[in-house]
Amino acid sequence: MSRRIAIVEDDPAIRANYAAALGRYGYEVATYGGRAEALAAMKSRLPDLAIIDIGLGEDADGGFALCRELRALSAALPIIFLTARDSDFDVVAGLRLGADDYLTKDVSLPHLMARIAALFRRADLAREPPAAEERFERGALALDLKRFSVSWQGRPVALTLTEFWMVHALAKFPGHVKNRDQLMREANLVVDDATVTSHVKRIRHKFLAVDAAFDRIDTVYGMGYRWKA
Amino acid sequence: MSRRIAIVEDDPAIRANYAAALGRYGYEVATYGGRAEALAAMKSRLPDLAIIDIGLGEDADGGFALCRELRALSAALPIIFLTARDSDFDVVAGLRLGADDYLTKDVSLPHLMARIAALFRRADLAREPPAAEERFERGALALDLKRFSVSWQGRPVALTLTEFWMVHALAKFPGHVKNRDQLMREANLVVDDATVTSHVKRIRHKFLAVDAAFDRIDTVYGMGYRWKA
DNA sequence: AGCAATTGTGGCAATCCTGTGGCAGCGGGC
DNA sequence: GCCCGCTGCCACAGGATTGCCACAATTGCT
Repeated sequence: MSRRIAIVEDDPAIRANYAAALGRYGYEVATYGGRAEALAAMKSRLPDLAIIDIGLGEDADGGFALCRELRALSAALPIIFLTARDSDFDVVAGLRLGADDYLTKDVSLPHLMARIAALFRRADLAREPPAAEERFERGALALDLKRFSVSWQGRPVALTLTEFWMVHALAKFPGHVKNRDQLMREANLVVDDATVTSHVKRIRHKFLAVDAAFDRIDTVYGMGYRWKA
Repeated sequence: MSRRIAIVEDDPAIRANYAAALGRYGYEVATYGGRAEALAAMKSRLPDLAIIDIGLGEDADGGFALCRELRALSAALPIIFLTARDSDFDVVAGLRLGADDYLTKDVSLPHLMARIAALFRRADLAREPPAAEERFERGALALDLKRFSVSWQGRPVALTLTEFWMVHALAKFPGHVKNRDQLMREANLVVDDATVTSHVKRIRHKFLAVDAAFDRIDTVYGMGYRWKA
């Protein structure tokens, strides 16, 4: 699965530039022109890495503020500051806020790519090794991790991507209780607890449509959910 | 527990300089003058972070070689290159070898410290939380912390979260008396003493429903409760 | 035995949690 | 533009859980 990199930069030309460059290196790219826009988008789906222009718009501290906000969303999200300024003061301040790297805009493309790769390497150490498998069965449940398709008792269940990852997270360890935060993380979400409840509701609903006796998702009061073994 | 930082640098003056500076920032420091010396020492005890001067001695590539060797020792060890040179070529090569950062020697002390702190923050994300015991047996009692399930003599006992943590707290140290405050703390509660009594009542009741002869929870008058060994 | 302190019991009300239906925003496709 | 699916979130209702109380029973002590 390709990495998604978010670029936050107000100058459309520079933005397009970086987007194209990153694209050539095989990354998926999402670009945002401003802080609010970027924050809103990342709240619903975190990228794998964020590159932030520090002098967003007129607001001299827009980048810093965004960094703080993103850090609140995820402690693990790798963040790179990109800036015209490079006084020591700014670097130290940026890193203090939780950025992982701080580069000036005159950085060469190979250099930038090396920094990105180094960050991914480091970030991956914290991630559990992605299951190399592409198929996955638990009793009557079958998941295809390549096509994101699901079937129950041989019959297909049309799940959305979010639902798919939640089912995956639950079914990977049958019997283990997953709380709402864990489910969010495994589905790459940063949302309200209630939203997880909603997703589970929809998941149950879809499985029930296929099998009226479906009851594999247990609710553990006060804790979360569990895929019944 | 203080962090240990290893410095590999052939110039004794610079070495002492950095060592003193890092010491002032509260780090433990180990200094090495050469590649062989450093490698041998780190093989027996890994530091928490390594700072390597890239132009070790006359050997222009000494630093690079050491980086590769250290990376073989540990994929997780944070490595910072410190160098006089700073051509893009070197930076890219250094990062490719697995270094996490690449700084020139004219970097200010606060800047260097911010980089070090940022690396530690990132590296800490990968540290495994001490493998929490996930299963747990005491005679006829079995607790599964991942499943939030409890069984007595093989039969499941349906406990609520609060009850679960209290049983856990009691059974973890059979024979030891836990007072009501301790039990509250272990169940993350801030309540009245009488409430603990209520919970114990309910716990006993639920175990009795499964085994009419259950009597493993002793009351120690004036002290608290104890899981009978 | 008498007494004070402590614990057990039944029960109730407040609180917390979850399931449900629905709605609005967003983005993608036509 | 329009429609449609996905998503996040909210309000509400029903149910589970929990904190606490009054009162009974037990304990430790004299």
